[in-house]
Amino acid sequence: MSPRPAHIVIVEDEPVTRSALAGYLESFGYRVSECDTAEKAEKILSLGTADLLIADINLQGKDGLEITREQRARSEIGIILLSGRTDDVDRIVGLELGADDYVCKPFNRRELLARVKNLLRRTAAMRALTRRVMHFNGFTFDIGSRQVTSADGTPIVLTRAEYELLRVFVFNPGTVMDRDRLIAAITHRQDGTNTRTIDVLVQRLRAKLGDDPKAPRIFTTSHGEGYVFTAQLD
Amino acid sequence: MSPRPAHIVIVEDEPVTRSALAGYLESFGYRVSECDTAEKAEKILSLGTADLLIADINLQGKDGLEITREQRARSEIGIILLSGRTDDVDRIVGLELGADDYVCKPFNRRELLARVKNLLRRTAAMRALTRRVMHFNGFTFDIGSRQVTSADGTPIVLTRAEYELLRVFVFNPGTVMDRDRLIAAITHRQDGTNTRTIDVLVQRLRAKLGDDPKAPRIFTTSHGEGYVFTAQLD
DNA sequence: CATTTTTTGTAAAAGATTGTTAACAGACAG
DNA sequence: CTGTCTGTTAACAATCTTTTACAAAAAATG
Repeated sequence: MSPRPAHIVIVEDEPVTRSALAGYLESFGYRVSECDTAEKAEKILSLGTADLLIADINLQGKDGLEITREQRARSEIGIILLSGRTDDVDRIVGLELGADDYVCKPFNRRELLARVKNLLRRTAAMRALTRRVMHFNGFTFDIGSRQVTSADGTPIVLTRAEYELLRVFVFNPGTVMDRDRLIAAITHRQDGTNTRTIDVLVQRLRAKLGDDPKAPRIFTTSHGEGYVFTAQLD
Repeated sequence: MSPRPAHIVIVEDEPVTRSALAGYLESFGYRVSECDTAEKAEKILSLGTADLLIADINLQGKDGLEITREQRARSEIGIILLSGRTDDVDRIVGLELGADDYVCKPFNRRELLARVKNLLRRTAAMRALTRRVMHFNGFTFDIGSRQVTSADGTPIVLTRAEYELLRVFVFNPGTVMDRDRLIAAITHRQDGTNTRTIDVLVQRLRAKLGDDPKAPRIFTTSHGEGYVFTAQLD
């Protein structure tokens, strides 16, 4: 009755703390992604598969509070902040930005696990109910219900692979996505799938959305690199 | 915020702390019930109207931890524990019993407010999923009495397996459910039942609910993975 | 600039998965 | 005991994913 293992992203620049925490959570069956910078974390979060983010508040460059603000603006992912200091101001700001929890280092890992469990229980329901609708070039894409509607209201039926591909593109506008990454995002097989599958799927999406590869408006080919989603998102 | 104000129950035997907190939360538009014992709190909680419980961990008689255990067993209400001591053991036990948060006294009320807000946001979605009667795409599904009614009031009769399957789907909206998981949820046999049974049952549910597999709105096939409940729940 | 090489677009076929119907065995009620 | 209903399996048609092949386009080379 319970869904697949939850995906937890950890952003922490201190390697020891990070890998210890990751290993601990993995031993409880969670799927964990480790990052040392906000930028790397955002790359993973942009795929939209993560359920929970554990972020150090003190990072080089973009810090945990900034990540919190940005993520909360566009998703309902659970957020737990880690901090070296017991600073009231930091804590309150973090919580008011929408972080669900704030844990001070050194933290008890059993406590953190309990918080992770409780928060995942809460966000599971929300993830399922919140409905995210994106608009681009006149099309409406309801990510939860997997439905695409064209400008005149005509429903466009996508297959599973087409849906997954469009989903990844929509979450990564303006970014060149290489075929290996796209393959990883859409296939459910473990054996290596031919990268040309992507070309075929892009072609089918182009056909269904009326995009011409010679004058692309939605899916632009980046010769030798991959494809870019160049539609006008709003 | 929400149409009606959220209902918060406070259990705290120290009158000053209690009324200060209650007043503060009321000033932000919440409906607050004050209690000084677990018994009085339970009387209010049993009405099922409360959204959030703030409980002192040290109470005369039944304490905050016991209340947590009992409430968590029968509801998905949000729980924040208050404690006078910074005791690791108390905190971990509280969180593992299912409390969503643990705040030490003296607490900053602005921080507590942020936690209250965040938690209410999380529990709102969950309450929707724990209702006895669910509505989707015009259908009414009474989980207790196993009855489904279509938009025009026509009753739809489901067999046992169909009911069990629909129940699993409704509780896991937007999640791809593989056939093994679905089989486990509906069959009571030990031996491996053919997973194709799921396909037949999904097809029968589709027929009864008027869903077209070529343009699915309720049960969407995820090729190679399973099925997803993509109806619009409300 | 012409030619070669690499990469991409497209179509079609192969392989795998799902939709649908029908049939059967066991449970259940009368 | 009989007939109906339900869960399950099996078979075949339909659809989807992936591979393959070749034409077209882009980049690299001389």
